[in-house]
Amino acid sequence: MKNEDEPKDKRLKPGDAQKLTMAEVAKYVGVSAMTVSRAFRQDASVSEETRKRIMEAVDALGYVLDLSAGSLSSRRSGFIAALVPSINNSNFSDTARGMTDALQNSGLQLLLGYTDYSAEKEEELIEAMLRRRPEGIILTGGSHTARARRMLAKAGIPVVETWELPEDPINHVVGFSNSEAMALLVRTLASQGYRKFGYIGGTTARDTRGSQRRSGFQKTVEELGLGPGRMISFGVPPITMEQGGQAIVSLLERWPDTEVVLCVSDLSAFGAIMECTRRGMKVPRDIAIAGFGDYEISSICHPRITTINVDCYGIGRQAAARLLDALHTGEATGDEITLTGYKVVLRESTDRNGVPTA
Amino acid sequence: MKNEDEPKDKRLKPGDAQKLTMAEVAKYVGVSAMTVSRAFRQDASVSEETRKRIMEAVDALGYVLDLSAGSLSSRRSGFIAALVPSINNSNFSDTARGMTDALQNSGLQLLLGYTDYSAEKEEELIEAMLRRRPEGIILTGGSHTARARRMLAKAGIPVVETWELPEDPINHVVGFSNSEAMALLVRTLASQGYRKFGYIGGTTARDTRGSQRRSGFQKTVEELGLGPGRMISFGVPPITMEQGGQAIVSLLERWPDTEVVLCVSDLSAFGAIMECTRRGMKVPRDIAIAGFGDYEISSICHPRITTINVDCYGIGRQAAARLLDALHTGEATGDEITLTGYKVVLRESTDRNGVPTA
DNA sequence: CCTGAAATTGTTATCGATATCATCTTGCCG
DNA sequence: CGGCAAGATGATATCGATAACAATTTCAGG
Repeated sequence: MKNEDEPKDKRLKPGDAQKLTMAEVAKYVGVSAMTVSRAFRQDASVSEETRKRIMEAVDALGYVLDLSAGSLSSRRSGFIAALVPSINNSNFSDTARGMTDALQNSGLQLLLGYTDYSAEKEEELIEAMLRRRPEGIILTGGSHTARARRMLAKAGIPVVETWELPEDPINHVVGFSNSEAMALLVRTLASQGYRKFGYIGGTTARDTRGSQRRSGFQKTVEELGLGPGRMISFGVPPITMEQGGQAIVSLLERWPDTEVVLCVSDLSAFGAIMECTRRGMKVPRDIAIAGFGDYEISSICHPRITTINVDCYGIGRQAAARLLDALHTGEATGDEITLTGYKVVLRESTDRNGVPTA
Repeated sequence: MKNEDEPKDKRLKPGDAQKLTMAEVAKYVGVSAMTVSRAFRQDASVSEETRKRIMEAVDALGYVLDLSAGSLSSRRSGFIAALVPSINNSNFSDTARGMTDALQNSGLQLLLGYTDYSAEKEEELIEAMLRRRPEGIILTGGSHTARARRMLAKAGIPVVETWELPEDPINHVVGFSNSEAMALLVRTLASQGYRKFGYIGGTTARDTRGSQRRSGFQKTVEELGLGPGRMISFGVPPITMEQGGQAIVSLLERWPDTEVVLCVSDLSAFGAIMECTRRGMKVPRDIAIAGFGDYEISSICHPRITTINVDCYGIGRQAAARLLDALHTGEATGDEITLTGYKVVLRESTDRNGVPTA
């Protein structure tokens, strides 16, 4: 569908209107380019009258500031990078929202990337981001490739790691202990009389938060003298709802007398519950199931799912706030650790009195 | 926790290592900066030997390319912008994944922004993106503010609108008719004998895809002589699972004899089903419910949800492909419309024979 | 051994804004 | 009315890479 012979083509050629530069706006208004540049900034000293005239011209001509030129000259890119494992996960998108909100009036934009739970992909993304010279960077977790660490160190910008408490933090940390959180859930359920604990999670170590939850489970079950936990590993993290369903089948085949199953996330817990329901088992009457993360689904589905509520939004907001602190104080603040909250949310899926049947 | 008096502070000051420039790498290797620049690109003619030496130096020194300088000089920013309504929505994140995959070896990066279903926020984001001079832009839907349209026209870059078939397309379109898709679902269910149709959706016109689905429903119900549809509007789009639950309660209060309810999305359908279950109604025995979007949850939950499956991933992949076409052919291709597929997926939630009870 | 094309490398100007410093107004106070 | 600080504006150099063209080297073929 080419039509090179149609001259009145309304489509834009490269550089059709694009060419417009600050100098041209300046000429149009009758001031210097520098004054136009100043008019675009809050603090700069330009008389209100001049700024108004400039902005009218900008509007009339349809000029759009060119940040790639600006950031080269000012050595400020005006954005911070944030890497999350997945965009399609309400926990992380809440975190992203927290970051965006915290950056609201800072003049900084958030650039999101997703790593797919892969340290290699994270490394690639870190490099891609650093090439655009972010003023700071927020990562999820504390597990990075050696090269990624080297690049970050060289970059000379503040780094915030989130959602975990890394053993060897790069800089700032905003998070909580996934292992402790899971331990709390185990102890809470044990105190309600549950004794035979099962666990469902992904197979590999890709998802470090998942592994931490798993080890928190394992450790606590043993501490309480409830023997080794009944662990099922299924699928590559992050495990899906469907895999949660498959996992509980294997688990119950192997240990039919299991009383309660903890899942690495609410999504797998939901899959497990649905699969049980489909097979004629009642949750929690025949088996209790709990998740992690307090996703929307857990308070809606039937039965409602017991879980750990994490302050996802707060993690994002505080991570961004830490970064802003670091930038304002000339990046001389300490490498602090900000602990964020979590709490057990007990719901129907582990209710010892069962749930009113539908 | 300041410690300005601790000189051996390992933390980085601004410009600690950052300073490294291409010229320094060049000096280190004993070539010109231009040669270093060439070494970073695939096509450029640099002897293998020189490139190797340069890359070793880059590694040793920890140099990271500066794209903000590069793109100013080359007038190519190396990224395309994509705006989606929400990142926490598996439909759109599948679309984003499709885009990322399609851009794989193009040398272009994807920059995501989310508009929160708001045209004003979209306008802001478009401006923020254009300031960084993307080489193309992908939007969701065809509803934009006048200023957004003006800015896009001026920008002189290819634009792809997705997920709908706008009446007044800017440039390329990759999508399908939401209205037709919903109509198909209505006809399919009507052919199974359903007669009394209800509909649940959000209130305002913010979500244009939602409104299109609604009007497709309305039109078709009337065409089939099934009277005016029983419409419940509840909550600001995108409506949540919980709102789906609240909506079905109002709907059944008002029209207790409703046989089947179509929802603007699977999420509200799920909420509606759970609420019914909780109130002792069986789906589909007492009432049938269907959704839209074929989210993971719909094939997992109990009962499984009848829905419309949309080729989300394909929308993203093709949108990016269209953009690449336009860029390669010197943006002289026609403003084409690429239709993407959808299909009805019949599941338990509308099964006329009921569903095996748990 | 010479010639010309291809391959490799270097030089210089430039992209479009902003930092920095200089200049020019304005207005207030003694 | 002089003087000076604060405010507004302008001129110029510069950020760090790449485009464009020039220069040099390499090498095949006669």
